[in-house]
Amino acid sequence: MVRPPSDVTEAELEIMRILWELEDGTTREVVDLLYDTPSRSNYQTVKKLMSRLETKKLVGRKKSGTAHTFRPLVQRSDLIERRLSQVADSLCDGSSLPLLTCLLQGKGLSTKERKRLKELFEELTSKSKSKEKKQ
Amino acid sequence: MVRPPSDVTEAELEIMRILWELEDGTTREVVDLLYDTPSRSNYQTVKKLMSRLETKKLVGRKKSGTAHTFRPLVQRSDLIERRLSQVADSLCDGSSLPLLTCLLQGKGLSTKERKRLKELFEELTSKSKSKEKKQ
DNA sequence: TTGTATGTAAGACGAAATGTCTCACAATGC
DNA sequence: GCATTGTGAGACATTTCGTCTTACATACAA
Repeated sequence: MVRPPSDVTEAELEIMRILWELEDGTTREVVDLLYDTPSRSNYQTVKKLMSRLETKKLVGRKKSGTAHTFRPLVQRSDLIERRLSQVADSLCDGSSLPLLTCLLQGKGLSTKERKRLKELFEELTSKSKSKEKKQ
Repeated sequence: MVRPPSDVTEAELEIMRILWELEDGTTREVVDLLYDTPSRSNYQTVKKLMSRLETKKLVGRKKSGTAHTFRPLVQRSDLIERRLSQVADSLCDGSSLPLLTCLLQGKGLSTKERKRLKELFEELTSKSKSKEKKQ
């Protein structure tokens, strides 16, 4: 049994967060946002992390002059989805219903969020109803 | 920056699954369920994992004669909750609403599950409403 | 009492993950 | 020419994690 690599590590995620914000960016831009006083080795570190993200197909690379520009290939929601299905797989035989009940029962939601959720719910039920009619 | 240890590893989880099933059990019982032909070193492996689970306060230990009996200190739902809030923290600034929308929009749910979920939601909203009245 | 089996504790071990940094080299611009 | 800044490749230390070894205690049958 081997330890499975995490899809995205925390350091990698920090870079993703910046790229999501910027839409795309060079290593230089990311480094400058990430460190107060960027050094040569900081730069190398970020570059390595970008490379690893590329290997994982989480960012894409494009040459722009001498430097390279990176852009996210997955969105935040994609990663959320990925992680949620990992949780479902390892703790609920793949079903996501237990996750939902857990989230609904938990105290993590504000009243405002509950309201928003109710709207979302209505939306989905009406959508599935209209779908039923069509069929 | 250091790599954070995962709350429960896959091997540890296998043991948790067995203990949840048994409610409690000795190392021997767990080993016998986990391996077809348990060996001395298998036993040691499981014992080590049990110890680590104890350190993480995920199982409790009680001497029963010469051997020790272990029982889960957390339920499956506790671990689900824990993982979900990790996801929320690392990808959604701690909010769990994005997780919910992701799960609701995803294709992971059958029509039957959707119905069940709606009931659950109604139940919870009516409960929180009656709570509001009381206050 | 002498094995034999089975329990315990403590910790060594190797493979892999991960964040960091070094090295060598190419291109750019003054 | 040379300082700056980009690149790729890979070394490195630390930690995790699953596994296994060693040493010792206890129960029990022969």
